[in-house]
Amino acid sequence: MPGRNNLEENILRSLRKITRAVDLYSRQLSRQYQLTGPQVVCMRQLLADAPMTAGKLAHSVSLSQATITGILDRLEVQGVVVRQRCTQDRRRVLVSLSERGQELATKVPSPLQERFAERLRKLPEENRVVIDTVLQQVVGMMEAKNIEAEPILQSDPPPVID
Amino acid sequence: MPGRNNLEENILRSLRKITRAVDLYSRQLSRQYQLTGPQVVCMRQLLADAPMTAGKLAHSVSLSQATITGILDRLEVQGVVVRQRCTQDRRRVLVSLSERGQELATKVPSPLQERFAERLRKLPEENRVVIDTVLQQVVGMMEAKNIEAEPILQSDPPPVID
DNA sequence: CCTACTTACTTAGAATACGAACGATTCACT
DNA sequence: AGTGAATCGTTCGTATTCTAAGTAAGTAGG
Repeated sequence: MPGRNNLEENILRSLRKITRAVDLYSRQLSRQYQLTGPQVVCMRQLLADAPMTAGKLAHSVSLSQATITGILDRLEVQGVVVRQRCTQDRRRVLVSLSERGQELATKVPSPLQERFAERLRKLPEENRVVIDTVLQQVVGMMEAKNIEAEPILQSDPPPVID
Repeated sequence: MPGRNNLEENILRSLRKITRAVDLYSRQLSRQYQLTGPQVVCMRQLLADAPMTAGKLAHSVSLSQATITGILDRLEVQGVVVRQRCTQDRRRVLVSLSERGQELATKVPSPLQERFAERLRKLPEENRVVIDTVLQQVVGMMEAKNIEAEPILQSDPPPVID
């Protein structure tokens, strides 16, 4: 009886453990650098591409706009980021790193645990690629539209020009 | 220059997306059943093995005790679980499902999105096993002790009487 | 028996995270 | 130009999650 959907249970369990591990490391980061994981992720994104609107930042790090607002609030208090209303379109808020923020962003360690990253690097290339691929596959299977009518739309071929 | 640790970035990104997908589904569950993902996970655990102490429950679902307290509070309000102090050891709190809780636990869908589970089932066995294996590998690499001295302790065999 | 340690759970405080609702803007269409 | 719709960010309320500190209860040594 136990052993039927064990696979699903296992996966759920693994996902939970991964989430937890990421969270625990975020807290450790926070203790050491006054910066949490999500905050660092945002900083890195801004380091790569700034200035950026709050919404675009949210999208690029897979967080909701509402969440980004809070993170930016805290980063702003620390003098890490600067918010500036766009003059052309005053609805937009352009976010960029302060000087201090840029410096910090290059110093702070990855939001992925150093130990994990290290182990990852030690794995044979082939193995690493498998991990990457599988995770993306899982993401793909999970993210698929939350739309109910799935089989109905079957005859709808991609009108995409993509 | 960009393209070196792309793998790490990809993985981080995938993990974030997975976390988000799980969270989003939890909210959907919450809307439909007044039960969130973690709440359902706890209920299922209790369905499989009850009564159980709060601490053991926390451990078995990879959550801290403090977190379990909050989840149990809300489940208790809904009349889904029952808390009972252990008579032998009054520090312990035994948790079990109410009648209503048992019924609900069998009805409520998996905390993993139905769509995802479905897709998973449709994959060839081999592929599913790979996913399970890779996730467990990732967990293994992440969970490894947060202790700094890793190589040093190598020759230290368990002096544990555990 | 009393003190010190340990264990089990709860409480407090902070950050993340979401949806929903809101205000300010801008856009589209008349 | 003017009105209704769409967009952008923030605010609000709720839940999850952790650590640290607190409380209650059991255990062990003197």
